[in-house]
Amino acid sequence: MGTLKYAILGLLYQKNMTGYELTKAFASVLLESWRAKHSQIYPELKQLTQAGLVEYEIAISGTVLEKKVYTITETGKSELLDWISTPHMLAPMPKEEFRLQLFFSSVLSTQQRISLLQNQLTQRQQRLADLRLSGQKFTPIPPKNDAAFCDYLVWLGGVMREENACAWLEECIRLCQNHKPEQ
Amino acid sequence: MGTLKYAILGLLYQKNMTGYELTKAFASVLLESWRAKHSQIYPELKQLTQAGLVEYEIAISGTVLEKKVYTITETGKSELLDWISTPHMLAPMPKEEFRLQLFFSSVLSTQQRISLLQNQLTQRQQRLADLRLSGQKFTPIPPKNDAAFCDYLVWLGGVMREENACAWLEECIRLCQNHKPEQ
DNA sequence: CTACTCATGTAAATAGTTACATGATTTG
DNA sequence: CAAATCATGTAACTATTTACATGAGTAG
Repeated sequence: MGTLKYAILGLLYQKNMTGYELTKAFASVLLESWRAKHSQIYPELKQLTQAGLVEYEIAISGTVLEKKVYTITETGKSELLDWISTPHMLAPMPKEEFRLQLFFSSVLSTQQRISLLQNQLTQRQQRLADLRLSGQKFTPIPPKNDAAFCDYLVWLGGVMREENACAWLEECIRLCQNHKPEQ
Repeated sequence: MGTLKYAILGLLYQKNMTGYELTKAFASVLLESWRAKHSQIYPELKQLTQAGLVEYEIAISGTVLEKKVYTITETGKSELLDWISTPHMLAPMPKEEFRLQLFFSSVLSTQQRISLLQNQLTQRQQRLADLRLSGQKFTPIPPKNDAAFCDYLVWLGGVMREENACAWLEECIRLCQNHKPEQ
């Protein structure tokens, strides 16, 4: 797909950054959208530089340590804007280990299945709590001309997704319990 | 993660199958849980055979065409049951190209952003309709001792996820439209 | 006899994770 | 001065996708 490319270009469009800062950005602002480790980011930056979509200049931290501060070029901006304004195909259903496990769980006892569901629910609830905490910065909701408005929409999607996942797990547990014990 | 391995073992636990039939199963019953192409399945079957988790025998279709019908071994069953009964870590947030696009869409006009959201909504609604259609077999809801009960839970999760995705997109569109045009 | 489905593989490329490797700077 | 963080890379491996390659069986 080449999505990593646009994730990096998009971040550099907002602000000049080093590879290290980009890595941090993936782990914070892009947590809801895309992930990448530094071992993927540094080689990608090299390629983007060769392709002329980004440039860098060397800055010095302290007295010796060099860092490369990357800037998006005009060509880079143009490719990015093209990508942002084009509608894309819906991603295929996300792979989920737990759904697979549940799908095969007819070999387990109802008690074991409920225990798996309960474990998953606890993990989801924790994630939801973390997400809600990270969204406190959105009070009040940013106005729609503000750049933070888009951040808010993405954050809202994450919260809604996790709430829905919890609701599904609760419903599964309820069905496992209530749904007449024996014919 | 090695999830593909358990997906295959789980399917073979339910029924002996060829690589071709496994491929079809990924595209139908496992659509909501995991995906794999035949080019990944055939090599994996080779490895599983070498590891002694599955076996096959040759069957003949028509007069010449050979097919390999795979069976899960006792070792395979034991590994599968271990995996099914162990709780696993929640998968990291799913990567979604559209969320990334929306995140960066502050460079677009409100009209352009709404148009992207609308496009995504249409695709989601289509997927939801397809899913609902594929779930007609679950009327009435299978009893919880039935093997189909787990299928139903997974299907329900898919429907709820897509409904929620639609609700989020509708809310985004609403916010883009209503949320005071100018300060 | 043509088109579609059944059937099984390999090759090449891209994407992504984990581990290896190194060294400077800052904070307590 | 020790530990955490800043900073940049490569190597090896695993996972996944797309394309290449072939041929039999079936239904209209």
